[in-house]
Order: sequence, then structure tokens, then C-alpha cells
Amino acid sequence: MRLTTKGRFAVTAMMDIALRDAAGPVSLASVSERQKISLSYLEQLFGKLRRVNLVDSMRGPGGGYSIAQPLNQVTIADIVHAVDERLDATQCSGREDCQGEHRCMTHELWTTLNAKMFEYLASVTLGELVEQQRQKLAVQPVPVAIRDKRPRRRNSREKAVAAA
Amino acid sequence: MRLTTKGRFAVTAMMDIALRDAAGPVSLASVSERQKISLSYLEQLFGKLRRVNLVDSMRGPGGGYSIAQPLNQVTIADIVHAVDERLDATQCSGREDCQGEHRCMTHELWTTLNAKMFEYLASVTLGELVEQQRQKLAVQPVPVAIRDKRPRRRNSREKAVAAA
DNA sequence: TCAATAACCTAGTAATTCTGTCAACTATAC
DNA sequence: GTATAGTTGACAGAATTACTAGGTTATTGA
Repeated sequence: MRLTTKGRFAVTAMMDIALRDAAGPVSLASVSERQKISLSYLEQLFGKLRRVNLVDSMRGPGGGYSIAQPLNQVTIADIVHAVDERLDATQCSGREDCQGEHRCMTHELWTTLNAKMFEYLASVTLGELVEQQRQKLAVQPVPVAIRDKRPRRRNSREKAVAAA
Repeated sequence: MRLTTKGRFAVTAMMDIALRDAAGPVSLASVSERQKISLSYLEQLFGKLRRVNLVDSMRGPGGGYSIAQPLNQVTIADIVHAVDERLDATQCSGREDCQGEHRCMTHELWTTLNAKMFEYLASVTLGELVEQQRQKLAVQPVPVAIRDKRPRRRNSREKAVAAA
């Protein structure tokens, strides 16, 4: 369970789509523009997300991606896991034949935290995050075309949190 | 709050030291051998850990590192934060002058999960992990010199957890 | 059937992570 | 003192990962 920009971009993009796909598939180009993530990179990430059936794709004009499963069945761990290939800080790669004091030591040392992190991310669903976003933004999932273009102010307090 | 092998190696090494430094400072060379992490890399990581006063160093023969603070005051977030320089998935870098719909959207989208992850890692202390390790390993913190060299069997069940 | 749109694919470049090596510097043991 | 075991710091290079660029294929509408 690794956690880098890659996984974060994937989660951000999935949330962006989840907030809008009630009106039909969302194109990566629009996600790219809104979230300021390079289109090529998004395409790579969504190739992986599609392969594990987290999203459905539609080609052609008006096409794009939509979330393939109910929002509260998709966990953050699912998303991160799909794009941020798993990370192994042990020497034995978690194999059953891991023996000998040194290797087992490494193995044991890491598994506890690893499991905790994974369980935590697996307990948070996309649906929950999206719901929280809706409340924060006070924005309904409207089509992009009729979206209000006026800039909005952010409420402060986020600096400390963002700095983490 | 980024989480990669770098942070994990740091946590693993800190746990290794915490388990043994009752008998005096622990050398990085021995940590390197036990945990199979390159000595050079450990030196880089511990340079950072020392600069934020998470560890004390003693030079000369018999020297090495020891944990500088009470084990249950050191959180995993402290360790990861010291070596895995913080990661920013927003465009505005969390600045106060973040305005305009697009940037704020990215900003808002990420802060929630970011904060949750950080809070979680900040709630886990090195002391707790070490205690769990002690119980799992059933090993007392004895000096390396009189350590039992016989290989030990690992209990199974860890595969699924390690695979995450 | 042509043009536009958007997914899909492949290869390359940039950045990061990790290892190896070398040269100080320091405390302890003899 | 002198040798030795150890930390500290700097740097270069290999390996991996993150990201970009450009092209190809499928679908829609005129």
C-alpha cells in the first residue's frame, strides 16, 4: 500500500467524475482542465482503472468515463491499489517460504503498519468523500455547460491541513 | 503526507532500534544487516531523523543511534514526515491566495483525505508498534552479541496482509 | 464519407529513489 | 598517543517511478 501523487491524482479524478457523471460520461480532457492534471497522465491512470472495472469508458463525441460501481462500494484502497502498484518493504516479498531470522524480522516489522494503513483506506469509500465534497462545495452535480463560472472564495483553516 | 518505501524504511529502522537500544546505542551497520537496507541509505535517512531530534547519535566504538524521545511520544507521522518530504497534490500548494474555481476545486478535493491520513498516522506511536512487535516476536531486547542465531519459523497468515 | 471528439497505446524524458565510494571527523581501547 | 570502530557528509551513478508527447483507433454527427 503505497501512497504517492499517482494515487492522489487517481482519487481526485475519480471524485471529479463521481461528482458529475449523473449527466453522462465525463471526458478526461475536462477533468484535466479542472484538476490541472496532464491529460496523457490521466489516460494512463484510467487505463488501469478501467482494467480493474472501476470505471466504464465510452468512445467518440460525448464519450468519456463514468464510475462503474455504486459509489459506496468503491474504496480509496481500491483506487490507490489499481494505480499505485503495491509496494513491498520486506525482502522476502511476502512469500510463504520466508525463513531465517533476518528476513522474518523485516517481514514482521512491516506487516503491522502495512495492514493498518490498508484497512484504513479500505474503510473510506468514494461515496463518503463525494458526499463530504458536496456539502463543502454546496454544488449540485450539474452539467459542465451550465456551470456557474464565478470565482468563489475558499474558507480558510485549510492551510495547516494542506501542509501535511 | 506521502508514503513510500523511504518512509517505510525509516519506520522499520526506528522500530529495529527501539527494540534494542535499552542495551545502548545501535549502529546503523547492524540495522542495515538485519533489515537488509543499504547502509548509505540509512545514513541519509538518519541524518534527517537526527536533525529533527527524533534520534540521538553517539560516535566512536560502541556508538550508534538511540531514540531521543519517549517511545509513545514519537508518532509514525513524525518519522514519515522527517524523511518523506511532504507531498502536495494541489496546484496552489495550499497557499492562502488560492482562488478561482479550478484551483479551489483541486484544493478542496484533496484536503479531506490528506487530513485523515495524517491524523491517522499521527495517532499511531512508535511505542505501540514496538509493543505489538515484542508480543509477536516474543523476543526480549537483548544485545546483539548474545542473540540466538537459530533460524525461527514464521507463523503463516501474513501473506494476505503483506500483499497489500 | 468526412470531420471532430475522445479513448487508447507506445515510447521517450524527467524526477526520484536507492547504492557505492570516498574522505573527514570522534570517541574509546590499548 | 595511536589504532580502531564508528558517525557524518558529499557526490556520482544505477534503477525505478512519475510524467509528457505523439500517434492510432473507435464513435458520433453532418
